[in-house]
Amino acid sequence: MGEKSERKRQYILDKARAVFSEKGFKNVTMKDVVDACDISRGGLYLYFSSTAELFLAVLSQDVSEDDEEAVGAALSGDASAGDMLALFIKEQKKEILRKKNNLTVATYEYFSVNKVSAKENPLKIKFDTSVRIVEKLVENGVDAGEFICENPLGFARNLMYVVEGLKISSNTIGVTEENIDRELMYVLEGLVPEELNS
Amino acid sequence: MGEKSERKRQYILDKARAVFSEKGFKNVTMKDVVDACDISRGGLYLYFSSTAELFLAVLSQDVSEDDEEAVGAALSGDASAGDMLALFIKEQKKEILRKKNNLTVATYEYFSVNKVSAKENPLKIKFDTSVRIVEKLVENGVDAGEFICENPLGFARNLMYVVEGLKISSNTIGVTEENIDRELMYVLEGLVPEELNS
Amino acid sequence: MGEKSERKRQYILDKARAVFSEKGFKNVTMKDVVDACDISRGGLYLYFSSTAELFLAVLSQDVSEDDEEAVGAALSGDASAGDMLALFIKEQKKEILRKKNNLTVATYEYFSVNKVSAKENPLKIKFDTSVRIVEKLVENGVDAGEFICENPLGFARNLMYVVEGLKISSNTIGVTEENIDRELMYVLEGLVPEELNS
Amino acid sequence: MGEKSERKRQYILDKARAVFSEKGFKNVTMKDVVDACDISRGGLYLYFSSTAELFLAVLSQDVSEDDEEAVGAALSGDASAGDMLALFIKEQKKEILRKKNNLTVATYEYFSVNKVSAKENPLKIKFDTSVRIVEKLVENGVDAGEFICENPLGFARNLMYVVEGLKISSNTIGVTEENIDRELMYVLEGLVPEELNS
DNA sequence: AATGAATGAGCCTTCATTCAT
DNA sequence: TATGAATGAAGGCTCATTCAT
Repeated sequence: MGEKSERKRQYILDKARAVFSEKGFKNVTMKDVVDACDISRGGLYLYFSSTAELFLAVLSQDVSEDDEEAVGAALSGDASAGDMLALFIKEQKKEILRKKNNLTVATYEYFSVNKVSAKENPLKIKFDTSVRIVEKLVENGVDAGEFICENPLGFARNLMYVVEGLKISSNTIGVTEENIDRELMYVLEGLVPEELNS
Repeated sequence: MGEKSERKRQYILDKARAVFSEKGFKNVTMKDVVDACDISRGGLYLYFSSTAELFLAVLSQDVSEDDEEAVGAALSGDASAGDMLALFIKEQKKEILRKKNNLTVATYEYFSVNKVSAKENPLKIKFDTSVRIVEKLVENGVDAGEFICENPLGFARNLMYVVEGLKISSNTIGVTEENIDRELMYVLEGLVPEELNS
Repeated sequence: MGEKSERKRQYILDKARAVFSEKGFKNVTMKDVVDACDISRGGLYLYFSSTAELFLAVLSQDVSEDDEEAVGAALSGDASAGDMLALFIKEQKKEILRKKNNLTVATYEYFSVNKVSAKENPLKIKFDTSVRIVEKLVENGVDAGEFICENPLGFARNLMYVVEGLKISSNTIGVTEENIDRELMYVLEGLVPEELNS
Repeated sequence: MGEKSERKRQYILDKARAVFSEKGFKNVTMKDVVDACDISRGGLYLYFSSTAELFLAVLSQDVSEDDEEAVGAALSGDASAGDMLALFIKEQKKEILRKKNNLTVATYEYFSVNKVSAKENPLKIKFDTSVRIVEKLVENGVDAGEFICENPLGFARNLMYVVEGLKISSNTIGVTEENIDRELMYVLEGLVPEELNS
């Protein structure tokens, strides 16, 4: 029955993700998840024994999916560096705007209370991965004559901190799609004298 | 007794700020505040009837103080634009690194769950104020020949989103003082071909 | 209001004693006590935060009362050793037979799980005290020519172990008043060739 | 399959005995037994449907085994009454001191809450059996001129109540082997003017 | 016979909130 | 104003018991 129970575990994770997305981390109770899953209290405890355990399980799934996507995008070597960077940024934009299943707030809440070592902090791992991808893309673009950039790493970090700023702002003070476009465009203008379309 | 009760209200706010700083928003109970203030439960309710009310009161005070400081700094016209910008950035850096009385986490927690209209969102008000200050300083600097900048508003927004990114990162993935300096420096380099010291 | 709350504490202890007497220790829940006291759940927690804490409070009261009684009985020097021993044994008999407020089982349950050092074990303290009282009474009786006994300490210990055996038997296999009389008489016959009435 | 299932029933009883010995009665859950037996929850319920049923089954086995041993010892007519009594007492001492598979606490817990008729109370049956054995041995000893005793039944009851007192004390206030020897010796001295070694 | 996932009742504990003083 | 005892709702967790397979 391992298969069946694996399916249920996945079912719970999916429902829980929606709950965390809606309520953040601290506001979520086991009862919330029980209600969302429409199972019994005891039933949930068979699979997860705390909201923290549940959240980390949701998150770890999230991170691996994201990594695969990101790496996949970055490795598709048949496109120009500019196109790939545009694609990468499109993904970031999508995530900033995402309403459903957006774990940003829950994640920030969780990791601002539960400190983990940098090596194991999935938020940091994801951030650093993104920085490296952008850096690499820019270097490729410079090599290909598409971009002009003296400090690809600095550029990449600047871009990703702006993305972080936009993400949190999106969940607190609110940002429109136009806001995001304008900000990302502003950063990208640093790469070339001419314009670049996202 | 208005004066006396005003003093007590202020006393409660000061104690509560420390509590929110330490525990975020959701984890704070009225009992925590009661204990911190060493007053009675009923006594606290005479002044504030929920942690949300308390938090907003703490925050509004925070925002107005910050505004005053910021505006004060920006208006002290006896310094060069560059010096003033350096001062402003120093303040931001201090806030990013602040351990004591740091309401960042509590604030994000609160406003990501409790949506308020943009007009009344103190986080948004503060962000917009900061953007305007930076924009003005840069314009002044350009006028005075200190800076070169074609888009002061864009620059200001970019700077403030990076600051937001650094703030949240400081509470989640951790940033060192060197990280902050490097990022802010990267942004400021956009203002001039030469270097500028924070 | 310390006085009032002290009265309530006492009220809870009295009700709790009845509950422990009826159900032993492990079978008692905080809810049982809440129901017996007809107060709110939270209300009980203001005074005691676990059944163990409650039980120890009940017990400590019990022990000090018992000690006073016992010491009082033993010190009333205006009676003969025989009369005093008879009185002491009457007390033991009363305790063995006691239905209401009988903490024997709860006490055995508690201390068979929660080991405490001999020095602090009220059961042991009580046992040893009783042994010493009996020993002293017998010595006095021997001196006064009332009893014949070569080993007062051995006699005292034998008596008290029989009492212990009767106590536990009373709560498990059941003993009648006749059983008790017969057993105690058997022990006492060791003191004198003639009979002695309880 | 009756044989096979009988073997499994026995297996469960053996494991359960260890659990009751370790945790008493009330603290034992069906889950504890399931874990100890390494069988399924449902599987256990096929054999026993509550901890009470399980406990009584463990106990009845215990009692019958004990009885057989005891009766066996008492009937082995090839030894002197003194030797047999010494053997019997050695067994009691072993049980008082036994750490593993000691059901004393669980038994007292169970029967102090769950009252059963005297006829069916295994504790009472066991006690009475022991009394009768001792009585018989003493009578034999008196007949053989080994002992002097005017009241063999009184002696037997006294001995067994002391044993009960020692058993409960062993689990609550603690007794050393020396304590036990001394007490039993004190009782036995009543049988003869000379000493008798256990 | 045997399994183990699932249920739901029950107890534990904490807190926001009220109210008599 | 101020106190703090008291309440009861809410959520956490465990376990006996059932049942489809």
